[in-house]
Amino acid sequence: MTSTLLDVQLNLEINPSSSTAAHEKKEVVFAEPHTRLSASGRSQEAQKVMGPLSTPTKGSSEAPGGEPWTPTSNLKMLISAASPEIRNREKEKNIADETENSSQDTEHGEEAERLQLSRKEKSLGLLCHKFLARYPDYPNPAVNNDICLDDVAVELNVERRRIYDIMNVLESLNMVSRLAKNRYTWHGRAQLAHTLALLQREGEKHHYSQQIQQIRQRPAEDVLEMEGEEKENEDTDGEITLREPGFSETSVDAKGASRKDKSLRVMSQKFVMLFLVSSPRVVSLENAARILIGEDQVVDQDKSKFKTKIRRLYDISNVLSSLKLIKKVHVTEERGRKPAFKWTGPENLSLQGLQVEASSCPRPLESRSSVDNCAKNLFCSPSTKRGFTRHHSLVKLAKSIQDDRRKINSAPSSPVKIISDAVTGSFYTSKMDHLAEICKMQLDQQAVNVQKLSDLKEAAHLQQKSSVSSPIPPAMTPGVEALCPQTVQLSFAPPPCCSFVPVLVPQAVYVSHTPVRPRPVARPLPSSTAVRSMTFESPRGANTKASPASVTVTGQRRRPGYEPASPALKRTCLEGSPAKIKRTETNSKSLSPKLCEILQARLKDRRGALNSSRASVRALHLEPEFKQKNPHNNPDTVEHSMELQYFLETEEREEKVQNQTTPTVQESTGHTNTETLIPTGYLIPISQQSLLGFKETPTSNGETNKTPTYIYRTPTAGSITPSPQEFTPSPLPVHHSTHRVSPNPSILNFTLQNLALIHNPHSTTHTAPEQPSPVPCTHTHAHTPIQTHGMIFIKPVSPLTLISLQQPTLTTPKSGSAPQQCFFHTPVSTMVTPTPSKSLYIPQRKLDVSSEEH
DNA sequence: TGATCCCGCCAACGG
DNA sequence: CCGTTGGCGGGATCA
Repeated sequence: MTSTLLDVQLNLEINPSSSTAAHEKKEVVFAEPHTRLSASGRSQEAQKVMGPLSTPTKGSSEAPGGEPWTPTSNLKMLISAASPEIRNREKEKNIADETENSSQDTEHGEEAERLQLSRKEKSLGLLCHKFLARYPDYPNPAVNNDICLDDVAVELNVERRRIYDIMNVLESLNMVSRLAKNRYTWHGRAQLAHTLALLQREGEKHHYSQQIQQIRQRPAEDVLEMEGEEKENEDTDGEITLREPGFSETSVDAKGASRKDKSLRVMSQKFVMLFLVSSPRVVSLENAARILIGEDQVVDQDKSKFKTKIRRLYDISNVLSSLKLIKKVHVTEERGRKPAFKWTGPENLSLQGLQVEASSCPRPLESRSSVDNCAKNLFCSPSTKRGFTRHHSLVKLAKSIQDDRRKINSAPSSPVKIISDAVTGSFYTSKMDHLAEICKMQLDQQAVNVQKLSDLKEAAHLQQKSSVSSPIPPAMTPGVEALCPQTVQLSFAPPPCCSFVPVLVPQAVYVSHTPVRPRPVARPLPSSTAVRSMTFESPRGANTKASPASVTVTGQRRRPGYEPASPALKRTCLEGSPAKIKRTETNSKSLSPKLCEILQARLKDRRGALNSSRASVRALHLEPEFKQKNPHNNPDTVEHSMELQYFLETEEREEKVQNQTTPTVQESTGHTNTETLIPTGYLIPISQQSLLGFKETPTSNGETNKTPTYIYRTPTAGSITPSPQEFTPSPLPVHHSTHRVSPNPSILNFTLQNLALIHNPHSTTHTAPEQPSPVPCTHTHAHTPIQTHGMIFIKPVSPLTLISLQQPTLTTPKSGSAPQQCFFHTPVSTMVTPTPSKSLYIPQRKLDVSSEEH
């Protein structure tokens, strides 16, 4: 602890010391390429205006992205974290300040210039590049991959609105998933292949290829009409509806369904589908627009609509181009030369692994939390065609899901809240129990899923995934290298689809300094090309055309992945954006045996109940999320849901078995908790991502402790949500004792908050280095690859200090059982997290605690 | 001049 | 009533 505390203090002190210092520190620390990138990007302007970044003023100004660490800033952070409102205020202030400063400092001319840069410089594609640069293609699951929209917007110096556009597209590809309001979790390309495969499948279902063919053959207008007809037909088929879980436009539109149905996400997915099913893999915007319009609405395909659609497609195309999935080309049709895009992404998506995975994986469409989608589908459906709607049970589920989602969403994004609740709440409260159950279930499922997935995919994924194991913080090299213990690999091997990953490699700990993100160096770099420039050029290459933009891009291009250290750094920055970062804590939790036992018992009971009855509603919700599955995407339907349940149940059972077998034990490591820390104000656990792995630390007990270390980072402005997903469960099958279950992030959060913090010797930093050691894998769970012994969380931000907590008792709900990974990123999960509250205190924001629960 | 697509109004949505 | 999301399309910019 002491060390941690010290660290914290140091950080604080340092930060405050001077903006400059802070600044430097930031860079150094984060060193993320991305940061640089962003720096270059956003800074370009800023810099131009301000001059050297170094200037404090500037820093602050720049800060949007990162605020300088100053005492004040710390306060701000805390405050902001406290409430969104405050946060906003702060932002405004900062902005104002910045503007002032900048204006003062720099000349207007420059600003003007900056404005001028415009168009291209402000292009969505470029922005997307910047955004992508900050995250590794294959994020280390262990690390906190949360994305705070506010932070990103600030850092990239763009309006939120723009970020939404990007996120929507990325979400449609499962490259990110929404955790809560303002919060997303970065999945990178880990699930991309899978998602694409699913989309392809969907596209086939919809007969897009046929449509495309027809359209291509006919004159535009005819086409339109035809399309409309076709679409209608399709709709009737019901497939369409099904297809998009989240949205079925058709039906929705008719109703006036929310715009969400017209969502960019849906469009994006459909657009991608078109590429995936068309033989030439080239789709012209016009045709795409026609087809999409057709689907959406047969009627009204007027020009304006068409025009609008085209606009949107440009937006999507820019993002996809940034992802290098497509590149701009021109096709000459009868009518003439038309803008079009060529697919440059992976070609053989075939569901390869998908089939298997499919079950567990999320469907492509549902980018949003599956829950959302589910909910939507279910609810909407009645009017809609979707069949599932009808089932009462489903409806209920959907509702519950929605509720959860709502809560989550609406909830102040900060996870904190949850925590607070948790803290407040008595552990034993029914709610808690519920949570526990849920958690447990989730964990179990996750574990199961993970295993399955891992089995299936592993090979492939392993590569990608970095190995957590690699001691080197930086990256997770794509698995192979790291490899160390298989276990590790497994852990990493994230289910392709699932966002979360189970990770937990003991070894892999990232050292604090490294910011984290491991990046697989190996992975192909997608260098990004400047968006625009890309258009015409081949993606990979050289795009760099000379345009300024391109330059920028280039820089970006290197991106994280490439640069070893940087990536991590960047990430860190992001996550904890400099400003935000506050601290992380690590805690090892040990559950108190008693508590654990109790919990387990309860869990078991519940489970039993659940099994018999079926998963609780929530569980169901979760599932969908977890699984996201559906490869079929048709979310459709009941069947689908049924499957899920089945899955869940099955998994649960399995886990139960396992659990039963394993004694719940846990010894507490004896750490005491200290409430300690949290000097800052509140800590936020870093969610899964943060977790690096579990490490085991041999505890005095003899058993290894698997104390998981959690890292918390302060939320930046409130955005702290724990990300559940990624986390993976380390130990699926945890057998014995400790359960340390790797709780899903939310759980972790809870626990952290509640738990006393105990310092872990290993804590992050230390651990990191250590981890590589195989030890972790140890015994315990043979199965679990990851073992769970301890989870380690890394702080996202280097500056952050980690605090290790030990939970005396982990209340994690399921403690005994498996670790879970949580997929559910959904807030739900968060909610779930139960923490025992006990100690704790952590002042987090005052936020409303309440929300959660109920 | 057509292709692109930035910008930001403003509504939907949820708390 | 407020904050977040995000549809939408005017109109600026680019080629």
